[in-house]
Amino acid sequence: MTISEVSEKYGLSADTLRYYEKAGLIPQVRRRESGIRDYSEADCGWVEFIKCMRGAGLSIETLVEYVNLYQKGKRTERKRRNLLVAERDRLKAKMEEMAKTLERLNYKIKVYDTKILSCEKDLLARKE
Amino acid sequence: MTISEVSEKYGLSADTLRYYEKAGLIPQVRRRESGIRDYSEADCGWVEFIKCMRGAGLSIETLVEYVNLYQKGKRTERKRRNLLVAERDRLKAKMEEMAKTLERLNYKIKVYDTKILSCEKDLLARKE
DNA sequence: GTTTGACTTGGATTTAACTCAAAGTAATAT
DNA sequence: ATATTACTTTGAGTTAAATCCAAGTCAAAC
Repeated sequence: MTISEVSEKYGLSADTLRYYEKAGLIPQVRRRESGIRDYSEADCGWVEFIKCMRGAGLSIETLVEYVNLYQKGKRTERKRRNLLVAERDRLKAKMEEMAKTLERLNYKIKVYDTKILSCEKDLLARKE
Repeated sequence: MTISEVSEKYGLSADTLRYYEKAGLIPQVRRRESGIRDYSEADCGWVEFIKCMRGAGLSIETLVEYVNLYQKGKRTERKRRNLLVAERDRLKAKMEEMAKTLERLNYKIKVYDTKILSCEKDLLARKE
């Protein structure tokens, strides 16, 4: 797959894909003799994984570390696991914070709805 | 309350508090004759509200708009309500995305745990 | 066979949200 | 009274994460 196909498929610009690769967010993609990137299934898997993790707010720095460990082989499994656990916990905490804010927003909206409703009632009453 | 007290109370730097005020994220704080900010209860309420909303990822731009509407009075209630609904929906969507990623992380961790466990078993077996 | 379009690299620019620095004034502690 | 601390303003610098640009190469369509 060419970079533009991958870009299309995952909704990431070619610039971003090259940037991710250069930064070490995904392993080096193999090239044709001409030097053009040819994304394998595995490469696409990485792109998708990284897109997903970035979408949840994991930092590039952290993900680079994960990929680094991955490339060092089986010896690093425990470290990788621990890195994921730490990120999982951070994500969970963030979601809990957001859940509280969501509730707060819902409450505020309800208050506004009552306010607006009572205001409309007033207007109607005045019409009679 | 002085700026440093508010800073302490909410864990936002004095710089950030001044920045928020200047940017219109919170209404103008009243000053003493000397020109020093003197945060009222209401001001603190705003600071806390903004901190909470920023923590959930609402943009400064959006919050500035909300505060602007608020300062224009009752006439803007419906607009404020609609703004909050839009942000609530965005937040909800974000949380759903994050929930999926959380599940994915949990699954990956589980896979690592099995891998690591089976590796340890191997080592033990070899000892005998 | 030349024009078009996709690709390459490396470096510069952008954006959001702070964060810091410089230069100066005012209040407080000793 | 003087030294320290907290505050003021304006404007510059920082950070993360892209995103864009320039200059150039290559393959393919017409």
